[in-house]
Amino acid sequence: MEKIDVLAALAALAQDNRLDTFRLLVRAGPDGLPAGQVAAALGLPPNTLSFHFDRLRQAGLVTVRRAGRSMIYAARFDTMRALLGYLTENCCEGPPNRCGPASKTGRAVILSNKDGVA
Amino acid sequence: MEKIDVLAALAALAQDNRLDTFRLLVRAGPDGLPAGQVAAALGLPPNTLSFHFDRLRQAGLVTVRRAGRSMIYAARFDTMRALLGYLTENCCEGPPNRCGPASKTGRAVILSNKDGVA
DNA sequence: GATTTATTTCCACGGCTGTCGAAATGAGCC
DNA sequence: GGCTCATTTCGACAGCCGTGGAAATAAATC
Repeated sequence: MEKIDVLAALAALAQDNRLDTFRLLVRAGPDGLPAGQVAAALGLPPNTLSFHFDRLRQAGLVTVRRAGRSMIYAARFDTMRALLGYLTENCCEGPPNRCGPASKTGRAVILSNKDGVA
Repeated sequence: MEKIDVLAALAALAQDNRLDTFRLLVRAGPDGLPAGQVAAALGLPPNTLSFHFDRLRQAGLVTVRRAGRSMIYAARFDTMRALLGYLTENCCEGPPNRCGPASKTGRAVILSNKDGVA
């Protein structure tokens, strides 16, 4: 994943309504949700939501498909995975790995290698 | 980690110069680097860099300490870890876990539980 | 074709962001 | 105290962001 894509994804997620939207789509799974259902769940006017969907889509974080008159948005897990990979490799590794077992949320991360750290 | 803190951290990292700055500090390790050295490495005017350091600090991503007339900035790995934890738990889990083994960067993530997903 | 429903596009507006020159602060050195 | 170096604060500016009203598009239904 290129740095510019990482910046796009981070910027897309760094906004209250968009983070909520994305989380909702993640929980909805790969089948996604129609725009109107997301609008209802989050209480956003449809045009505002459309604007945010567009940002998420340009950042590669969601896909759209049409179903009748509804637009179905779904999270792109591959992009999210790539983002986490980049952050883990580039922002969590000092000389030794500083993001191994830690904190309190039942979580463990094992990682290795890193390639083109400019 | 609260959502508001996640948003702050994401916004802090979603900027070219700040992402570069943070990555540099990560590679420098826990001892950090003096501001001037970062400015030289990235070719940024000192006041501009100071502005970005402030954002990173407010987001809890770096610490500062004074050493003589230099200010030493260092990455906060704990915050970065918490951020990755949140993203993994909240943005990568559909009904089943969708961010397990995948992609091409030698990486593996094992995780469980999640708490207050509103 | 006309109507209804779902969503997007267009436009405008206030507010925040990133940048940088210039001045101020803080610390060491003579 | 006076001087120098490292960094921050102040002030200004163009530009992007998030929001929502109003109109346009797209598809189903009659």
